[in-house]
Amino acid sequence: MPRVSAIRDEELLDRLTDVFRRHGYEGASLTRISETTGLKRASLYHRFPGGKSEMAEAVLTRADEWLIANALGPLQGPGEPRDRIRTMARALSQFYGAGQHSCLLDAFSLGGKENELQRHVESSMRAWIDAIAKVVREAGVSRQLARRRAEDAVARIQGTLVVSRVIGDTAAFKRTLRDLPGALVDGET
Amino acid sequence: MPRVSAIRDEELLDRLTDVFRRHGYEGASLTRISETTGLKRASLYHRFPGGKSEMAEAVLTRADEWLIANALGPLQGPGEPRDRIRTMARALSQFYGAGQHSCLLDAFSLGGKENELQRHVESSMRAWIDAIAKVVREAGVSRQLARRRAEDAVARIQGTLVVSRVIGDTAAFKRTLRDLPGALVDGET
DNA sequence: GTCTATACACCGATAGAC
DNA sequence: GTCTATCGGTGTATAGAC
Repeated sequence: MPRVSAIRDEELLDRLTDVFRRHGYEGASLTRISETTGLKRASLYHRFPGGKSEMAEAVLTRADEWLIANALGPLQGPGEPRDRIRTMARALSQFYGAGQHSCLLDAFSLGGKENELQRHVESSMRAWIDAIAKVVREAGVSRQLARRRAEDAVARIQGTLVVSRVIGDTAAFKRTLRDLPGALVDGET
Repeated sequence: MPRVSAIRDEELLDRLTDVFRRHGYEGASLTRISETTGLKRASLYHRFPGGKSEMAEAVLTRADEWLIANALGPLQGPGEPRDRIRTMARALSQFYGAGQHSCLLDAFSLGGKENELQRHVESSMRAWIDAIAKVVREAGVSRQLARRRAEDAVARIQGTLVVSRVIGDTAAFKRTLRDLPGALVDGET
């Protein structure tokens, strides 16, 4: 049964995302990717002629799209700022497997400095921070303070994901998401 | 002038630390390490017969020792809890180059799961959290809450380091260190 | 203690059959 | 669209001269 896709695009990207999150860019060898996806090297190159870097770009782009649709979009939608933040928190919990997954922005940001992927990572994180800052401003917070709280919120999420990965306990991550609306709107921890 | 050390142990470990922080374990190739340290492969194996894994262990062990001497030790010393936390914050600022360096615990925690290095990383982070929780308890905070604040503090440091690396702005990291005494003792952000 | 030279596995990537 | 087979390059690691 060749001639047909052995694996659907969505499923393939899911597996790729998993490998990159677990091992980072350099640690995600084509051997590992091949084993995880069930596709041989040549088949991977058929889908991604640009090789590993194209796979990483595709994974990050899809993550961007998912987040915009499910987290950042609703953040700018109707409703109380606090409720919109709660919606984002729920989406983030799903996205990060309740704290069990690493963040691609962390995994991809080690190593290189001047390449395309790093720039993509930076722009994704900036978009994320900006989107949060915007809704915080709508809650009546000054531009400067909103920006600070947004940066801190993203940092806490990143940090609790690192802690979860290292000590194998997702409690801090869950706490952070639960407290997110209060921390952003009222400045409470 | 062979027969003598081309580079002192301390300097060598400094360079190794730098490479591992920048590139993570898998990204730190012997070629890069060789270029950074100025030692050829064979010379590196003379100093570290166990190869790259031994280099990583040595780097992490030395980081542990530095932190215990300069940050975690003073945390259990004399003085007001708040002042001791300030001392730790100063040491951490130095350790992380005011937010410009990545954390080894983050860099080493991607990839493997069941190996020696991962266990070392986990025990280092647990020791760090425990040391902070202890001083917070001394400030009159319940065991459970102290533990939570300690986890959150470490997470914020990790997270702001990630954010600093990605967007190239260390402001959030510096803010976190400045606010650390208040956050841990009073629960203020 | 450092070096050059080398071994061999694995890396990312490609050619061409089906 | 997937596969087997293979390429040149780089990876970690070692032998042996000085």
